[in-house]
Amino acid sequence: MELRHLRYFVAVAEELNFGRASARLGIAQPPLSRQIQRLEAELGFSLFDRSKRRIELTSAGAVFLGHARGVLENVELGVREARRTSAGERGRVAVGYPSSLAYTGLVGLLRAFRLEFPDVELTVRELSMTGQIEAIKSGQLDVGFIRGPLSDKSIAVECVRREPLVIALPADHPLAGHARLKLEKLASEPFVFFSRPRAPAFFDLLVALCQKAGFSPRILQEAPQVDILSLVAAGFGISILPASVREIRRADVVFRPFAGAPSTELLLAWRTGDTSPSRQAFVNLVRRVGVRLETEEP
Amino acid sequence: MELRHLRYFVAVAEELNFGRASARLGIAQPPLSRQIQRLEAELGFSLFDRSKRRIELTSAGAVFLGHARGVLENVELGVREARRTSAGERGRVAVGYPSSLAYTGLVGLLRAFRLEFPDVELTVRELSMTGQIEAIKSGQLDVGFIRGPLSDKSIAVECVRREPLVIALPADHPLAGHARLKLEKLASEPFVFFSRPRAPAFFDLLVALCQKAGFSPRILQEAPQVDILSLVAAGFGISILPASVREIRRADVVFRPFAGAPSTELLLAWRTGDTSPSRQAFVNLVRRVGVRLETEEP
DNA sequence: TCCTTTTGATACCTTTGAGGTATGGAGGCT
DNA sequence: AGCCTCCATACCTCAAAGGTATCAAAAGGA
Repeated sequence: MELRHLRYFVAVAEELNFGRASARLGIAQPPLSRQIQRLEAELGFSLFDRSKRRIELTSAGAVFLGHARGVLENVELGVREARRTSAGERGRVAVGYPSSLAYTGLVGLLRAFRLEFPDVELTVRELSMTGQIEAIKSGQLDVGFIRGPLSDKSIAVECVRREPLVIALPADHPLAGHARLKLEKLASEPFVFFSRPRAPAFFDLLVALCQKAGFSPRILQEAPQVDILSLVAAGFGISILPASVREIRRADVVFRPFAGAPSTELLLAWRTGDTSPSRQAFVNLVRRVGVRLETEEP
Repeated sequence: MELRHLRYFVAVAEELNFGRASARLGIAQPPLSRQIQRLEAELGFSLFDRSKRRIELTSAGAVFLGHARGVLENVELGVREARRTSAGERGRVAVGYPSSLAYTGLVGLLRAFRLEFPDVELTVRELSMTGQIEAIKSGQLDVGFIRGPLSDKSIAVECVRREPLVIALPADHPLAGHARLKLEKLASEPFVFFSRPRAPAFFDLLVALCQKAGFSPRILQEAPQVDILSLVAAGFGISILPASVREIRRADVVFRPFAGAPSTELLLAWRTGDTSPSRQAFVNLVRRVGVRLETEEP
């Protein structure tokens, strides 16, 4: 038995006339008669009572009709649902982000995704770079925003934003008056960095910058959170951060670009070979709308 | 799309291996690959992720798998249910019977039917011959037990029992002593009959019998119910009844066979052209087990 | 690294069966 | 009675399902 037989049977049962049914199905009448006969032969009982001029459903036919309709509807439904899933309109995406991103485009991004894919279950988790990478590898996370270079074959990345680095220093710092700074001038300053285990690549990038400027940074504090700024404000040291932290407007900290305008990449990362349409939809959305700061105009 | 595609898809999804799936389906591997490809092409999205050695379901494929399984199960279920209906194992049968039959094989018959077709809703109604014929014609009744000849093209009949007629007379009647009676001897007796409108054919049969015996019966009472026997016992008259009324054992009434041993037919009647399998099953059962008196051995 | 094994895809052929046309035959209406 | 309607049958054509042989790529082992 094939779906064709069910489609034909439903048509005949509804028209109660082979001629009209065949017209509705877009085939000739004899093939339709044959298919119904074949179906009846396979089932082993009659679906129609042909003794009278006007054919009638047998009671078994009436029972079968209900099921046949249900089956055909279910096929339709299945195709639609699978298609939606395939288009990424269903499913779930777990997004990881570093605390620094909470102040930038993430909120707008999530809002846009919700709007476009209301049936996708969207979960977000604040995680360090390292934590995100682990979570992506283990499948707990579908996409993550990570900073700096990454070379891991099991993780695919795409740069979604390139932003300059800035120097953060207390508002009352002697050098705060300068509009631009040279890193070399800061050689003797104490530094406050993200703790290395949480974001090794970024940490190493900063160290490399200092090396290039001719010194090894005196790292006084490796802060675990974004409250690096508080430490800077409190005078524990200065820091080098992505420009987006400017969004966090504090009177006691100033940000200054510095010579060479080094920049860092914000990467969108996911498991290589992950074919989840929802994940792909998320990546596509990020590609399309980008990750903009809240204060930027689209 | 055909059921074949769903069957193949489910097999591949369960085996996650085209070779094993094709073996399970009893076809070669290349046709299976092609059918799955064709299905995917028709759907417009992939069901399997073939990038790795071991194929995997895509998320859309997983969604579709659930529906495909459901559809296939539903087809199976539909066939089974329709087959049961066709075999008369489902549905309903309304059986009519005359009051006289309540004392004979009806109870056993209904019990046997219940046992064999537990899912058929069985309803019984006590009706006169006339009432049954009307109810059968109007579709309120599926089968009925009626007595005597019937010639009505819209009703099909089958004789299920032939029984002799007996004369019922009060135990204290002068002629009660005779083992056999001649109807002629009763010419002057008052008679108690079923009322004609309720069973015209049977009534006329009795009158014809009397005519043949050379007299017109003096009908004193046309009783509406089986309590004819009570009237007979009370001395209102004598009666002619089917032998099965002997089942109603009363000390105040005796039954005597009479000359010529005339008999009456118990007919099973149904609407001509009624193809209801439940009705047919009932008729078949009656044919098989017959309508026996409770006291008869099968 | 290279070879083997496994497994899915491709190419090409065979055969089944679905659909088309022409026609027969039976029930129902005038 | 005769026609009309409508389903079934006979026969043909062709699309497509299934088969065989083979290739290509990925995983695993020496």
